[in-house]
Amino acid sequence: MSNKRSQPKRERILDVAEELFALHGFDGVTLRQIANGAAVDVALASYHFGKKLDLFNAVFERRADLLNSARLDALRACQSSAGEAGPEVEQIIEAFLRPLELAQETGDPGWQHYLALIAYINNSPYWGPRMMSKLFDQLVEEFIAALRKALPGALEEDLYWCYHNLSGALTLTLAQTGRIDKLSGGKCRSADFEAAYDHMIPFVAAGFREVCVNRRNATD
Amino acid sequence: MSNKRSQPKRERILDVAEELFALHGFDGVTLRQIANGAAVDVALASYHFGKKLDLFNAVFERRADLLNSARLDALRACQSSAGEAGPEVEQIIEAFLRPLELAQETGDPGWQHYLALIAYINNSPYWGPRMMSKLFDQLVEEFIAALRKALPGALEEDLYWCYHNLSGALTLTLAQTGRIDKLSGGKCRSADFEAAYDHMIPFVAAGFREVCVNRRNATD
DNA sequence: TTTAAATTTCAACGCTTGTTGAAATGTGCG
DNA sequence: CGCACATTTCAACAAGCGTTGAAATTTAAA
Repeated sequence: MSNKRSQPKRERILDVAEELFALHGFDGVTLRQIANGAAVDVALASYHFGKKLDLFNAVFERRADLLNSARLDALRACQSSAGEAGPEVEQIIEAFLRPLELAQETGDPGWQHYLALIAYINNSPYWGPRMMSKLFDQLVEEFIAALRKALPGALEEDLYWCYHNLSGALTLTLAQTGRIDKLSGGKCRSADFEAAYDHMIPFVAAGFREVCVNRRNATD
Repeated sequence: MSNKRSQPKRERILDVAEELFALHGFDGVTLRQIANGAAVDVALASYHFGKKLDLFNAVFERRADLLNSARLDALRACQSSAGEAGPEVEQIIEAFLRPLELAQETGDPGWQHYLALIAYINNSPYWGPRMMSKLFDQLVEEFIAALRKALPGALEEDLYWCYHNLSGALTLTLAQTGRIDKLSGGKCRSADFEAAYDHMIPFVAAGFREVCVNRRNATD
């Protein structure tokens, strides 16, 4: 089938494509730039993946299952350790975000490029509708179900808008634009995912509670 | 200098460029697509704006001052109506977000495309550092100063991470990807900025207070 | 109406794009 | 080795790209 020496070049194409697509988007990268970065002939990308769009999809598929499994495992784990009532909001958000640190943990810089690429498609009016549902809908619905249970009586509308706010904050974090580094004068660093999540978890949890619980009960 | 009949074609180029750049990004749009959409010859874009990148910049400059003025006026207004202690967090966030509804108010669909374009560059690792500071740094620092005053004792680090979360939630809203429409089964609509801000303001305000005040005082 | 300037179109340029078929090279098995 | 097959390179294609100089047209003032 596939021999051992051939894999490195195929993988290198995916690595470079991942990084360049994350930085410049689908149309901002040429197959020749990718081939050049991987020290490989242009035609090799077509041989392994077909059209440019197929290569784009292959980049996503390579890590999709691993990422979704890590996040789902984290959710299951906090559900198990919680009692009958289910986990608290903070624990659910934590399970949603912390596995994304595997980018740092594994030491594979490709993970960071991959997450930046997800940020790119999630924020794109063109790619978002075409790719996000297929990749993440199932996982997201599980997390929202857990949040629904942790916030009894919450309106569906409130629940989804809050998730939208969480998704936006996360997306900008994954995009790694370095804007917060400059704004804060170096006090915050875009690359420090741990610090980002340390602040995002209580921020988002408080937002969920305010919108889904406190504000609604106040008018009862 | 510039006559009256020439403006329509120049403006139409900007309108179409604004819409297509917001949807597909800088590299995903060709000058011929823009010219075609504006029912104009390709060379006319070069005549009016120069290089493709100059046209890109012209799209931003057209509405930048108007947008920044509207948001700054809103901040000044809530500062005036507040007392010596300054406005509350909610009022500041409100002043930051509500002027963005002028997209709907003016009935000009170009505003929505413009805001989607800002979302595109803010989330882009390539364009973000090149364009965001020039366009928004001054305004953002004013709002953060107001928030600093409304959250006495807040750590600078906390303040900027919270602003980062706000910026992310806003960016995904402006991007108009329609993802929340599908996820919520139609209960939430991306195009409904008013609903988005109605949920974002209490969400973000609660997040700021939790991270900058409650959590820090708990360990004192 | 004449005239000069601004606007718009036309036609083409040199270059890059994604893609492909055929040739060359490498690999593992008998 | 010799053979089959996977991999990689080479060379080239048609199409589309941004850009430009010159011609045609429209506009505004004299």
